[in-house]
Amino acid sequence: MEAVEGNGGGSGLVVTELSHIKELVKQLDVHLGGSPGLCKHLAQQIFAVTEKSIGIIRSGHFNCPKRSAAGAGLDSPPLSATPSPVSGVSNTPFKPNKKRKTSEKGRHQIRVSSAGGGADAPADDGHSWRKYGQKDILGAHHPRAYYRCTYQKTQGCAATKQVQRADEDPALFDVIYHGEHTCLHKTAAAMVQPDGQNQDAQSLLQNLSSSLTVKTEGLIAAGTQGWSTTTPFSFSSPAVSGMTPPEHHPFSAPSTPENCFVSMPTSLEPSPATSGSNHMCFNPFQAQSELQTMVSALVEATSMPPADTEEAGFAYWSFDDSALDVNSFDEDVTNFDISAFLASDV
DNA sequence: AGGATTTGACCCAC
DNA sequence: GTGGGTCAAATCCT
Repeated sequence: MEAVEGNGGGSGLVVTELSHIKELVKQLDVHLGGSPGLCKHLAQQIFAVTEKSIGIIRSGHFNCPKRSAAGAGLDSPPLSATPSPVSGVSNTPFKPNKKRKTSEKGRHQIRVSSAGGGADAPADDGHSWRKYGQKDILGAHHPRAYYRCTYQKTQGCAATKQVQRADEDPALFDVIYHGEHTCLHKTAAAMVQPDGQNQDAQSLLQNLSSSLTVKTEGLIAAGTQGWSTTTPFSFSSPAVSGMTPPEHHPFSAPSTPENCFVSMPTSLEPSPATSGSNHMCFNPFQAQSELQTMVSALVEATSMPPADTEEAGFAYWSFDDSALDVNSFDEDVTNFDISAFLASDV
């Protein structure tokens, strides 16, 4: 999507981003006409939360006072001026200048765990990628791999991504996405869907989920504090969850409704990890993660056999007005673990 | 055999 | 000239 280029526009970018989310959810809501009520309900919830987030930003809460410089982990760039973190180790200011500026737009960077993705690759993100290059990067301990969408030729999908193992923690990968998927390929989750119902919703949700990818480019100036070298921001698309072994994968798919569980930090309220501090701090990364999680849950829900969802009643989600908590009634569940922003320094 | 990956060469922004 | 990104032939895998 059209991320505002440049750094200074951190909040503006988030507003833009969230506005887009809002639009997508609107569409989703329309598409879900004949789908399980839960999906619709969740879509409405996401919509409400998105609006709330935008409201918070606009009301001036969008600024976190300080941050621990530990963020160097994900090459969190200096807050000051320039977007453009690329490779990871530097503490020195990055210039916004990189080769091939053409793809600066629509750039998303996330850190993913290797869990569920094998030792040499991060967890599957739900898209089909074809590796087209690998390069040793100056100053980095690990080479950077270049991927493009498998459907680039057949569908003209221009999405690419770069994957590089984090220097400080080989179990983590920095993934930079360029461009958006325009391909219409079926996700794994969609393919395992028994009756093909909700495929429109699935598609929309995938789009939405993709849109919610944590974007550091341009947000860096405002939100990088959230990153730290130790933040295991584990993420993988639920789109493939149905085919992924559920065990311990951070986003592993709950195979049954009983296993549905999402735990997340709450960006819209004081972080429990920050004792004492009670003032609100909106962390755009965190909010996006939360929204992403919610959408993931929604995608998960739509990929479940209707019978199961009906049986279970699907009362797993509780959305608090003040907190974006999504809870499970089951205590022993697979945990959707997003811990990246727990230590958000408020 | 066809598709995916590897890898050295090339291109291009600085 | 340097280094990141891409190309494309060679190789590997299924």
